[in-house]
Amino acid sequence: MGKAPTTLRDIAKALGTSIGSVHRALHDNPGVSPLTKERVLQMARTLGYRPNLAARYLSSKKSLRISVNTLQGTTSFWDEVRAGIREAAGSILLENVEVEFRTYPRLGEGEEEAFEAAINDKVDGIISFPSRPQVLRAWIRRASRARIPVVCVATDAPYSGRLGIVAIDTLASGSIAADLMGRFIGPREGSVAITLFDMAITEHAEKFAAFDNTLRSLYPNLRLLKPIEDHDVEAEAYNKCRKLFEKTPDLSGVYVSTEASIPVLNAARDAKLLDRLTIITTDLFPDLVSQIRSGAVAATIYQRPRAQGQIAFRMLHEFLVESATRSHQVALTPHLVMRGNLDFFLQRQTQESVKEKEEQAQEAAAELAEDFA
Amino acid sequence: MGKAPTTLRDIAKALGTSIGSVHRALHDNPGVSPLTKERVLQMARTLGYRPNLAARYLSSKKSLRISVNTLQGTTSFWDEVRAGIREAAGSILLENVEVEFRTYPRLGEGEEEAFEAAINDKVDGIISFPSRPQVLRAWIRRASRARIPVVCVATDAPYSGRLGIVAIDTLASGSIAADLMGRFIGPREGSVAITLFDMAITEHAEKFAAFDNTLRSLYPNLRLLKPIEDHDVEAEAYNKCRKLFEKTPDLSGVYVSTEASIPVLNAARDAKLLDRLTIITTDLFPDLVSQIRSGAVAATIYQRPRAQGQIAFRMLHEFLVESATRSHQVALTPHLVMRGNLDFFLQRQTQESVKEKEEQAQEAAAELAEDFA
DNA sequence: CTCAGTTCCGTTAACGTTTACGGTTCCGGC
DNA sequence: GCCGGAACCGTAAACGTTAACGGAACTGAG
Repeated sequence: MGKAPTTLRDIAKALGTSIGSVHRALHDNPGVSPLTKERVLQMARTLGYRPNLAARYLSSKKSLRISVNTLQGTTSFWDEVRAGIREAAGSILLENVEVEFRTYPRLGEGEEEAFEAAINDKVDGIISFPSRPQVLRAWIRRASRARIPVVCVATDAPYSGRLGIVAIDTLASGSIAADLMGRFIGPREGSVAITLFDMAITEHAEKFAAFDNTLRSLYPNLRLLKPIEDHDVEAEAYNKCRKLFEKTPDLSGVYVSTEASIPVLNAARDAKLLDRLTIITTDLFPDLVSQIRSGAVAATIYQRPRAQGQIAFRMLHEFLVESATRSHQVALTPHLVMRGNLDFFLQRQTQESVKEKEEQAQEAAAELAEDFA
Repeated sequence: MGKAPTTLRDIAKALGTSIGSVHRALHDNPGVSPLTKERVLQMARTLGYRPNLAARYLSSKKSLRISVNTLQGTTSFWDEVRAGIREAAGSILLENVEVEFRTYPRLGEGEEEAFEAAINDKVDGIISFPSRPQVLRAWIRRASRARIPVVCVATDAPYSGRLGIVAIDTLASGSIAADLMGRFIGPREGSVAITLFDMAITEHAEKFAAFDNTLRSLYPNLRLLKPIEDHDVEAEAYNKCRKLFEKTPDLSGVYVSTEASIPVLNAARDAKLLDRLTIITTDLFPDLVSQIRSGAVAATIYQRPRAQGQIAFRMLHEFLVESATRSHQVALTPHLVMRGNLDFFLQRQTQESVKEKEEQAQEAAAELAEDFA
């Protein structure tokens, strides 16, 4: 109950010094002797001083600018991530957060340029999808040196000095996919395939390992084949699948851990295997809907792009506003979409996009009014 | 870019009036003529005025007090909800939010007293689990009249004037359970049972309907039996199940939509049916872990108590701090826990409780230091 | 000793809102 | 015409922090 928070003035009074010195000491600004600085820090600690953010914000009204570097959304995944970021940014109470979107058209193309532009623009923070982690590592490091924190979404860039990472938990994804696969296929013998982007990406290697482990320990009747790497090229996915299907007569299931589910489905259809295969995919986009409804896709692992965006933004904002901070490693639980709950997800997506449009309309109206004034 | 937010002073200057009148007009406080009030409101709208919350907080340092009325946690569900609330409250930047917990020992026992106490205590908001919605409705109405917003968690209290509701989406729960049930059981004929608390609770009726619909449309080989109402009494659940098992030889699955999974499992074990039944349960608590690991429980629908707590708190806080507000109906996607991803959930729970303990220790240390000063 | 330069420190005006307190007016009633 | 009381309105002091300014004390060089 009775607790009046300590202020700068309290510390100053307790030490018989001035509020200015206390401020300088706490922010290690120049112009304060080592002795008083030490005493201030000590006293601040014993009094349990915590800065009043409202006052701070009111005084130096710095507006935060953050850059969002992501892939252009042909699929809806990155559109949703961006929507989540916008949403989270909009619900910031201590206003004045500007979000600048820098999107690049294709994987790895324009990625470095976007980063360079953001750094040169001296933004306060960056949210980035490092599609080529090893390439981007140097850039992230450079940003860190310029004291610009970087949060990665969806894919990690390890050993880069990034502030944090928000992604779907690979262990949870891989193992739930394996468990479902085993359950759906049943006790009969067979082999199972998995497609992924590239084993060089940590996340994909981890997903593969989790899938492998779970399948191995729970469903010894199933044999996991060597992974198919599709590098996000549709033709590659299709061709490799066709080849696989031909030489693997006992194939009973495929786990598509990339976004390339459509070419895999086409390959299965063309090989007349569709009704014999249990197919588990990743993400949820328009073309996939009918495939789920028809039963061609048994289940899909939804990676919650919107939640990833929201959390990434919150992480960055929290760090920027109070340097103290929570966990910088968020691993989200994936959602499972099947025929039964498909409508629920679709309905939720549309209702959210409607809400968003309303908000945008409202903002536009506000700006208009502002211009008018 | 170029946009200096409008302030009270701006409005006052534009109208040739004073900052005080503008303030009174915007808060419809007495002491302002209808004419100026109208003009102020109009001008505020055209200038796109949005109050600076930092300044507001700094000025009138009102500390919010909210009451959390929930069931005492023998199971971990409500403990987790409370943890989520604490967590969300701790991450409030504009500090000074006090959370008072009023827990009652059993369903419906002490529930009304807790509500009355909260109202008499003049808290600023209430988060409540209305275990008996029809009883609590009058109390919620009373709170609303006293301008105390109420957010319901887990169970709704319809037509009560509550501010909002956070719960697991019943449609998503019921239908994913049905879809999994159908998939797990396979194409063979059989019947399926469902246990629930009471058909009088909206959520449970809805879950039942969703389960029924999905099962009916996707798995016509399965027949859904009349629901078993257990009223959260273990003996009732056990006995009713035993009876059911005896007179239903073709039973192939049970969906336990309540927390009473253990008595159901015991009944199945005692009837020597455990390995013939596909059992899908709800929530995740210590006693259930071994049952999942052993395969007795095929899957459990996790209701994300922590997330429910967090969101409920955010909803209430957002309303209290800026009256404008987002959606007041949050329906969460349930998570699916199976053998494959069980470890992931367990690990996540323990790591979160560790984090929490660290935070508490830190707070305690801070308070100690304060006392010392 | 004086003067410039340095280092430390105290004071003060912002930031935008709330709130309390004094002023105006204007009214009807004596 | 004066007074009491509304009803309306302007002013100013808070809230805790930041940032800029100016002063004091001390240095060392001339």
